Amino acid sequence: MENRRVRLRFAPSPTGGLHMGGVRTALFNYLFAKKHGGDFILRIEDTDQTRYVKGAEEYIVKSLEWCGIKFDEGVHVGGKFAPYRQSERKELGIYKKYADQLIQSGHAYYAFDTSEELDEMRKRLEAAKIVAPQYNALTRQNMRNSTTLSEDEVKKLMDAGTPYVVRLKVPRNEEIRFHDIIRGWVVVNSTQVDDKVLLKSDGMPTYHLAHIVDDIEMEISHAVRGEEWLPSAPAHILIYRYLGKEEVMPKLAHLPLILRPDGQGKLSKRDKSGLPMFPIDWHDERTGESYIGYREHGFFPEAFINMLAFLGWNPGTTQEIMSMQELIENFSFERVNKSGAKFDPEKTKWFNQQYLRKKPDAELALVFNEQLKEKSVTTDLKFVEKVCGLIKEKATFTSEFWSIGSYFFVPPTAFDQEVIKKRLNEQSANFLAALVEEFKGLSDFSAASTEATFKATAEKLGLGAGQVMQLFRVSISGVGGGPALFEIVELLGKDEIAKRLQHFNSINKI
RNA sequence: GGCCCGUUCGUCUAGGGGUUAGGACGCCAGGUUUUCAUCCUGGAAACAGGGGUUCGAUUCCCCUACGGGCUACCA
Repeated sequence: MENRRVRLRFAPSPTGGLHMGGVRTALFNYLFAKKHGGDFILRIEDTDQTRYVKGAEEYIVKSLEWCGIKFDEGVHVGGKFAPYRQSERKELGIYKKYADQLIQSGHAYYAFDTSEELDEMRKRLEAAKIVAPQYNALTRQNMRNSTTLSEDEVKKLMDAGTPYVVRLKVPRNEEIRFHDIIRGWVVVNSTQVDDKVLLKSDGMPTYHLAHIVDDIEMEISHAVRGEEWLPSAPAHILIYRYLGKEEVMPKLAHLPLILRPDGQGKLSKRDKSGLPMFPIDWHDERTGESYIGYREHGFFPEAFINMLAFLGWNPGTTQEIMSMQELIENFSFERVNKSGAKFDPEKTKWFNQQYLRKKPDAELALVFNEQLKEKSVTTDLKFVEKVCGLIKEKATFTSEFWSIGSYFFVPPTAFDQEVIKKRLNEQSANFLAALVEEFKGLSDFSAASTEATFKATAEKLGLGAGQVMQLFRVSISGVGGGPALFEIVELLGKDEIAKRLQHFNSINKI
């Protein structure tokens, strides 16, 4: 069994939008699978039809696609173990087959208790101050199930069509040991494990049975999931054992959780930090709620993934910016932390900034151009590219481009009053008027040439360049800060600069 | 409540029986820049507490505290 093919699956439930915690689980699965040249599978665990949310499955597929996480097999790409949707697999009867096997071997039983009876049992136990009320080796003796009822009674109930579930018969006081790749050996006494429902009364398997059956059938080698599954892992070990499949049981790895920035529990769907919790826009048809995604917020998928990878994992070096390929090459569960990691919005922004700076201007121009189209600005893509080259150092997101550099495309309508108040006087007004004339005579309107002319003109009027530099900036851009001034001048060109200067001078007469 | 998992700067983390406990984000200061940003330099900032074990524990063990998870015919 040691040398079998590495096959990992990501198995979400379509009960809502896939949030970033789920994306990270998918990512770690993917990284490990690819690192070892194995397969990565997308399986949809839709065994709870009451919580099914329309559009969730499509959302999961689209989200992971945006993230650059690719599947070798799955609900959307097919594969030799199809179908990959549990509701469809149920029709094949495979879950019932395994459940029957457990009943036959005496490791599972039928239970006929109604939800009222179960409630009553819990209340009784709570009243008696008995630990956590659970259906187990002790309490099952007082319930209506095939361990307490006679064979005839069971048959009669079944024939009458009485609803029933199949429960795992967990032994009392037995030590269950299992190895977790991230946490090492975990030991739990079976007394702490309840008789989990395997098959629900509607015939659907629960997660506990379904994922095990499918992992066996799909020859999964490693089951990597969130820490919230750790408490039920002992029950899963028992199921594999009773099925006689311990040999092919996937190696387990329980990932630490991503915690809220304020440290109060698991990440929720909304967060005060202002950063999205979902990879791409998510609209829940059932609740009518909408959530913005990282994509729409202006994040690059590479940055989002890079950030996520470093939440609970590190390569052991000081390198923090890594491509998907580098993440794959460096990934290992040994370097995954045991403790939960608080999501850090600031660092997340920093990752995007790093990627933004590395992006070729031509690529950014394509993104920016889309924004410009929405503003009804049509312009030359080459020009947009040059603008991107100037403003990208000042941005964290491409979504900020317009607010940072709109003046490259439309003349400013408002001017920084503080600068005007401080710098506009008779002298500087005269200077700007003179500058208009000096610029008119220039044949070379390059940054170097205009800067030289600017300085010479200032000197002629007995002014230091620094005294009028910012006023000039405001006159052509409206704002007091920005990229290198004469780069802007060169890019806007002689005519545009003249127009803007004249306009500014006309409305700011001294 | 019970069970399970965890605990290094505010945050993400490296390290590991003897270290000036390292890096990154953020923050602060200085420099560069006409300006904001970038960039460069520097700074403040951590081994939860108590017991052991040991010549020596932040590192190993135990307890406590704190944090998180689970405790459904949900996943």
